[in-house]
Amino acid sequence: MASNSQPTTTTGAGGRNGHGDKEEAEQTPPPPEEATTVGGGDGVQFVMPEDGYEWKKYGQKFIKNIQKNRSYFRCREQRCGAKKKVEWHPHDPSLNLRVVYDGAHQHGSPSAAGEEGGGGATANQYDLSTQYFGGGPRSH
DNA sequence: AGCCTTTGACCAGCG
DNA sequence: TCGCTGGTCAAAGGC
Repeated sequence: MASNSQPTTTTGAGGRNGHGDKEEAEQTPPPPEEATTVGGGDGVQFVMPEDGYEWKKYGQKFIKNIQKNRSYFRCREQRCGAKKKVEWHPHDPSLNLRVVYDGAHQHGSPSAAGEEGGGGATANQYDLSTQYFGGGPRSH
C-alpha cells in the first residue's frame, strides 16, 4: 500500500493556532493507533488518525480563523458522549493534521471488545487542559 | 435494506 | 443591536 506516504498523522506540527481563544480539550487516546487511508484515487489524500473507536462524521466546515478545514465526528455509541474534531489544511493535510478530542468514552474500544477494563471511566485520565498532539506550545 | 458520507441551512454565543 | 464564527441537525445520495 503506497497510499499513505506520510505516516506522520497525529503529529500536529502546527503548534497552537495563535488565536488566543478558549483552548480545546485534547486527549491522547489509547494505544490502538491505526491509520485509515481516506481519499479518492488521485489528488490529496491523507491518513485519518484512528484511535480504535468508531466515529461518525456529522459535519464539516472550513474555519477561516485558522485557515483550516474542520471535520466533526461523534462516537457511534449513544451511551458515549465523546466527540472528535479533525483539523487539516486544504493543501497540506498530512502536514497539518490535528485531532481534538472532546469528552471521554464511556465504553471500551470496539477493537478491544471483550477486554474491557471494567471501570469504563478510565478513558478520560488525561490532562484535557494542555494536552496537545505532539505540537504542544511547550517548546521549551 | 441499512448505514455512512457529504452539503447546506439554521441557531446560538460572543465581540 | 448587528455581524461573524463555530457548531449542530437534517436531508439526499451512494455503496
